[in-house]
Amino acid sequence: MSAVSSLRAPAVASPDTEAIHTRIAEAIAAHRLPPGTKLGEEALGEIFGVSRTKIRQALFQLAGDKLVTLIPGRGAFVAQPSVREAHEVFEARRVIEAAIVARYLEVATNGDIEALADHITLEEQAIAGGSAQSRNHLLGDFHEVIARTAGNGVLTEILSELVARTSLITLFYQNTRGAAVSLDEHRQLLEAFRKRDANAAVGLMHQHLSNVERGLVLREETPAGADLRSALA
Amino acid sequence: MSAVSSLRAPAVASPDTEAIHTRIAEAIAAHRLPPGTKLGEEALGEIFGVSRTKIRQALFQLAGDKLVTLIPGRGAFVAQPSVREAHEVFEARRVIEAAIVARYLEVATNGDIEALADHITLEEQAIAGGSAQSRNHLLGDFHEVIARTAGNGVLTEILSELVARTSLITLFYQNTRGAAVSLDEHRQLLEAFRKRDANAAVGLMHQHLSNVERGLVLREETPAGADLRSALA
DNA sequence: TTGTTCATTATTGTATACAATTTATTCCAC
DNA sequence: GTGGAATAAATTGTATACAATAATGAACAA
Repeated sequence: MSAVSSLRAPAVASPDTEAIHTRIAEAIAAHRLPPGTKLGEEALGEIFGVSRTKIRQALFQLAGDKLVTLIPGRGAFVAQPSVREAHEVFEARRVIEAAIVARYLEVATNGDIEALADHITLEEQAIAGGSAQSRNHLLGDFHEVIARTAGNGVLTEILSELVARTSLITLFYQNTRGAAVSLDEHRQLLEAFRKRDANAAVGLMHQHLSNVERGLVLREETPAGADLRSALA
Repeated sequence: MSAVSSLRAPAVASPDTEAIHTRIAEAIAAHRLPPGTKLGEEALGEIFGVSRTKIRQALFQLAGDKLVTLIPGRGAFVAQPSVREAHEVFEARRVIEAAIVARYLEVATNGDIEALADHITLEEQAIAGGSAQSRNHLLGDFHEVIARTAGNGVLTEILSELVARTSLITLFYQNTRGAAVSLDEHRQLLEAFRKRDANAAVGLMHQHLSNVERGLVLREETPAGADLRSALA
């Protein structure tokens, strides 16, 4: 089974551009489409049951999200973030999420914080028994839940894109940390939230992101997995 | 002359999607296309000498930048940012630019700082004799120059989009501050850079952005200027 | 006039056709 | 075999055609 065919065609009605965009973005974030995978327009069109026109629009949007690289005349490929870009994404996240965490503690109700606790329970269950996919998704979603509660939609959307890019990065540079380590750091963050200790929370978030970054194996050569051809071109 | 016709057709060769995207984005940021302006596909296609296909792709990208609002079945319009969005953009900028300023002082050479001084000279000249357009552009560019020097490409790109959105916001909610006030704050920032005083610089940037935000007339009703039709629909 | 319905026109949404480019394959010289 | 040029196949880039939807305007009743 090719990587692309792991996307499934919809039930009946032809999906709109935004739906296609979302589906492909999710597939990339969920690591069903590894970096370097060729995203042929005709192949995608057949999968989604639409013409290349809509696929093309979706691919352009995905390029704007930096999840897809468009090479003129050659086509679309799942992005292969550079080492530099990986570092920059983590630094950007530290900047933005430190601010979000501070803002979170200003506005979050106790109910909001307990909702986070519920989220962490889901993470525990996914790590105990779920797929790597749902595990990964929940760990990223944790950060987005905090952002949404913090209440700045612009920052939330920026963070969402950075989280998706992080997902790509952690696959491309396989991270050596177990999901359990991240879960534990999420728990510590929750405790700081419960104590309403802003300084500790900001520090923990900063450290958490640095730890994830440190867990990556940042090598310059592109791995031989997905598409040898493009790696040697 | 309609607002759209203030874009000019290129010399000869048909521009690619990215060029069209850039041209329209610049026209919006430069206030040649006011918020609410209908961006008809055929009209744009005629102006750029291309078919609707390319125009459509560019409009989708612009929607991703939040400079254009796409209403299904109705078409594309220059975005009319809400009051809430305006506040959120400024808060996001404070977060990101505070970090950028700190990073700037870590990496900037004396040459970099003097390049900023040169930029400020351009601002002075534009305020003395230039068009409102070039004035506005240079004031925004100041922030982007700092970001580029700070060296994080991801943050720089995020900031560029926020600066463009800010330009839209300052037109939609006419700002009551003169450009000279911003120029003066840029000068103060430069002085802090020269002294390599990171605390002062971060504080000044924060204040500068808050001052610009405070200068806006944030009213909920949409102004009657651009397109009465869409305002009352 | 004012408002409402219907026909007309214009515009967007989508698919398809064709040109241009790239990739793959075949053939031949060495 | 191996390397390289020529040809064939496949894919992307662009325009155009047609269908679906929305905007416009005309006719008519109140």
